[in-house]
Amino acid sequence: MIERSHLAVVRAIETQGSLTAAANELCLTQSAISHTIKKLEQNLGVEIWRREGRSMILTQAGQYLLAVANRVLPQLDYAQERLRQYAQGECGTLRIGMECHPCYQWLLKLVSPFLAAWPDVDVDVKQKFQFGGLGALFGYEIDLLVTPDPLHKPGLTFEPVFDYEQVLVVNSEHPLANANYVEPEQLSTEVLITYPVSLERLDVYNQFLSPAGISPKRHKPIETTDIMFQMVASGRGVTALPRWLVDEYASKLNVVPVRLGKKGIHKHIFLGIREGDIDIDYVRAFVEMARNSRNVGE
Amino acid sequence: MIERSHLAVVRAIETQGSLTAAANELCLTQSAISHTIKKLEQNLGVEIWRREGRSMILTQAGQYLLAVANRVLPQLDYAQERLRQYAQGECGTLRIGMECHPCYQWLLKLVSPFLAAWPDVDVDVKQKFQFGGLGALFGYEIDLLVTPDPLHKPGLTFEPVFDYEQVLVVNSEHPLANANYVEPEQLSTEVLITYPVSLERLDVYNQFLSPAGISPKRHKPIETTDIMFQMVASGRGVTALPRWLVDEYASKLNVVPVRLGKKGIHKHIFLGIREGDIDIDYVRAFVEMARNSRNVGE
DNA sequence: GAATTCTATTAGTTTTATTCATGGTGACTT
DNA sequence: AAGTCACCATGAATAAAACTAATAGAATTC
Repeated sequence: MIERSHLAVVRAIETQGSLTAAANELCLTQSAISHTIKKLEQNLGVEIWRREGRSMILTQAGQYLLAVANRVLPQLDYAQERLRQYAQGECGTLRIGMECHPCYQWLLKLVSPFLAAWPDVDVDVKQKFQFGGLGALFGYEIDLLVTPDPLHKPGLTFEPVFDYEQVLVVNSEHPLANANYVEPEQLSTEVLITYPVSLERLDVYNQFLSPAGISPKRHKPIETTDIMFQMVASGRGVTALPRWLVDEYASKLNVVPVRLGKKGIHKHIFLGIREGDIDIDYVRAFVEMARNSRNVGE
Repeated sequence: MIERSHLAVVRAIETQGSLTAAANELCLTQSAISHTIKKLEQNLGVEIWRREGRSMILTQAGQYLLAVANRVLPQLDYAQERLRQYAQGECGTLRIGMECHPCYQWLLKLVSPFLAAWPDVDVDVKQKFQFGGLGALFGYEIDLLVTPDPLHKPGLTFEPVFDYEQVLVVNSEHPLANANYVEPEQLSTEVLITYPVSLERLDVYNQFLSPAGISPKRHKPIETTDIMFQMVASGRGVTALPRWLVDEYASKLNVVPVRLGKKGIHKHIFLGIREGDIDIDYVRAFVEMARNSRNVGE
């Protein structure tokens, strides 16, 4: 078997020019090197060096082996460096799961400074999970979960990262546009646009419509936030989204936010991670950055 | 340090699916593998596998290490196979040095059957040597020397491989074209084309012109045999080359051979090798093939 | 030709790798 | 729910290897 040490010895002897010097480079004795190469030649059954006087000269086979060493050793060195980086949490892929559709916009703002700060860490965002967000976190499908539902289970920790108010979004010419707040009944004649997820995961239902026993005139699922805003702006319906998101779009489109109920719907977004991962530098850094972005929310 | 064995273990665990099976593949006990990987993870400071139930699942770092293994191990395996072939004399590079320019044509005829018979042996032909052909042979720059000058020295053996007559080559309309032989004086009015080497290495000088104290009208060095023939055919001069070579070109070009002197110049070509190399199968095979090609010469 | 600077070798030591025996754990069976 | 199976982890013991120290021999230098 050709071992890494053999390659290192071949290279060292060639660059240093002698067994003794090579031994010194490798922090071994001359004797050790001598034994090693003798055994290597015996195992391979081929002479690697010709002993010429008191110097070692590579044979053809030896020159080939040197070429292998010069090719392979850097690969192993690099691999080791990469793994060291993994160990230090300097490199890897942070897989982020999203259980909160509109948070995507918020996440994007976080990702670019993160990528800049951690050039060797990749970011991957997933939105669909076979066994729910928590299952994905437990099953190592993702490393980080963005969710409004912090289900505290052993092995997981949740960190509040930002709060926002979920508001109704209506066209600026809409009758409700100037209302201080909207009551559930007022939506019974509206087309309600939402993300295509089950109703119980939609706050506008579980915290507003459902308790009052009200349904909208029609329910229209739309995939993307941009299109939802376009639909609202063109008077095709109303939707419920974070206030800060509406504020951003308000400058470009005819949309206005209206409070849902007298007190409004207030949401808290959490970042969930596995407890073991808190030691990984870039994970902690991401959570830190997320926590510092709280002000974006309110 | 990442050792070959570590890479082998990573790969085996992944392909076999379990420590036990991997241990079996590597002819070790499960315990050995367990200890090995534990030490590996400790040394690297990073988890390579997550222990999930009773199976081992690669972490991100582990997946990277697997990729390294799949890339590096084949390189080592191949290197080992190559060296095994070196050991058996099945593979290598036969580096042939030429001290006889026109012999190149003869060599080419020999090389193709040799390459066919020894598919793992490469052939390299060198024509320039820092310390002469013998120096190159001694200094392991080449493994085989094609030369007309067999300087018998200890450690080298020379084998006569073919004989030929060096003849003058003239255009078929040339006044000498029909002569039985040519005298040195008759070249004093000719343009003599030769390979670009020192005069003492040219037979037409050291065995024909120089002894008679004659110089040609002009001396024109040309690198390649083909062009030399073209020049002669177009009446730009005469040259001296092996008779068998002239015979070959005679069918395509207007060139004819004329004996140099009454008795002609007879050459003997030898193959020189280091005595130690006679045991290498493919070297012996090459010498054998060369010896059997004698008939080409006369 | 003495001093120096190499490599090779032998014997002894230390370190490392491997095994054996055993315990623990999750997964499947009945 | 208990039993069985298949798997991994561990500690102590053992086998194997890598390494060192000491030394001899050979080539080179002065």
